[in-house]
Amino acid sequence: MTSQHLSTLSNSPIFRGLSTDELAKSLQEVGYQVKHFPPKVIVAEQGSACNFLMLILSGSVQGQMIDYSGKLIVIEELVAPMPVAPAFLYADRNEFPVNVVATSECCILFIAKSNFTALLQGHAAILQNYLTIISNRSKFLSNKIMFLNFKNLKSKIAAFLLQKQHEQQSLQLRLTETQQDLADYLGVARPSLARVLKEMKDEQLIEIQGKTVVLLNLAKLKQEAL
Amino acid sequence: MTSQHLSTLSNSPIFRGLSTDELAKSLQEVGYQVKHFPPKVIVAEQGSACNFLMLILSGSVQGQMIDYSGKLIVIEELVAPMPVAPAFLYADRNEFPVNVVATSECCILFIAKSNFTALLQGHAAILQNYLTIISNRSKFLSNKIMFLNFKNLKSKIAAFLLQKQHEQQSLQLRLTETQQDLADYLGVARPSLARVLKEMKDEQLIEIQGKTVVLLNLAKLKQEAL
DNA sequence: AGAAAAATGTAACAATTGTTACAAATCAAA
DNA sequence: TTTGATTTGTAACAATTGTTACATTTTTCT
Repeated sequence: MTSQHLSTLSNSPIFRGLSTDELAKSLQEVGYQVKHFPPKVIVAEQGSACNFLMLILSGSVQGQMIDYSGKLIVIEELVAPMPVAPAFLYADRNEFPVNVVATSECCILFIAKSNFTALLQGHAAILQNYLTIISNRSKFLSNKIMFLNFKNLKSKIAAFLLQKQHEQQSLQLRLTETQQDLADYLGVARPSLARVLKEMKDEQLIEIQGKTVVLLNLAKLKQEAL
Repeated sequence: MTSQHLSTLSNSPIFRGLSTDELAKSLQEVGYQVKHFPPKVIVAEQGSACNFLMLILSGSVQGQMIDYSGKLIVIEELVAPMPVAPAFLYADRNEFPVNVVATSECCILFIAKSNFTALLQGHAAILQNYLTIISNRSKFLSNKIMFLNFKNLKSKIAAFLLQKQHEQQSLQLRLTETQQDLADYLGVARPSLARVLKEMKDEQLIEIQGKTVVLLNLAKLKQEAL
């Protein structure tokens, strides 16, 4: 393991708070492998058992899904120092949900599941970090599902804006995502999102100026977000 | 802690594989509290910090959400010996996403987060169990989102059936859920589900007899599940 | 600043899904 | 087995969202 890789690893959310020395020592104790992949190579196959924690040391990989008709769907792009599918390592049927494919020259650290379990037991900080990572993901997902369950697009948007308002503590919201991103997140087509945003503007619920949204009528917005 | 409660606990997924003796000893070491709630009392308030692992020893609780218009939404019903919101204990903003309300006379075990972390470190089996629980939940949620992202109801149904087929390894599927349950899971109205099921029947994709579904044309089904 | 690319606004029409209502079938308990 | 409750099938119509296409605006890069 190069010192470059070590410093990358210490920036990984899993090892946050550990010095590179502690990290190197822990990794030595527990055992690991570093593998190298050229671009376009399959790192892990959809459906195969997921018995290693995989951490990207350099380069990037993609989660790809080939649907039944053969069309390629990119689920997510992962770059160093992110862990690959940490929420699947300990699941009951721990198969990879996607093909993991190298999108550039990359190095990946493999730690066997049982060894990683030992690492978690020996290091409170790593345990906390790992639990936090998969818990956050779970929270993100259930949040997303909450949005998807709203009955129509206006409610989804209202709920989304109210959540932003809660986070930013202001009636004047600065959005970071494009309409396309937001449409994807809410599970609708982009023109549909634009149309309903316009409706809400016409109803004086909100005001839009570029990426700034001003909430004009909180009470009505809350009514919408049933 | 009564022996009744201990035996309930040993059936909890968190403590699976531990004898009641080991369990009692571990709990003594780590410290806990048992609290008793009459029906309709709020056990934990939406938005309040979630710093305890809560395990239902007897009775039942509901996750309830009060939306902005004041309407009550029941998210889930939990009975002994289930843990309450295990995926939120370690999340960064670890607030309860819902009101937890006693639906019957109930006893709940509280273990402080830091003490529970110690328990996880000391007991490999409990650690494994806990990781598996929250990982499974994560997997369940991302699976659900996958379905919700299909572009129309026919694709969702096709994907659902193909998943069942993969699980049951048979073209003749035995469904356990009612149409209403399935409609909720897929995020559509029940008559819409029935309508599309009929369409698929008319197209000779499937055959339905009560709760049994026979897949007549796997290739076409896979085509649908884009 | 100017050009190219990306993002947004909007419209017409198609497709899908929701709503409501009621009948028929199935299931569960007495 | 019969009754009552739940689940399922179906239809008409309303509402919502998707699709496509193009103009316009904003951003990004040189």
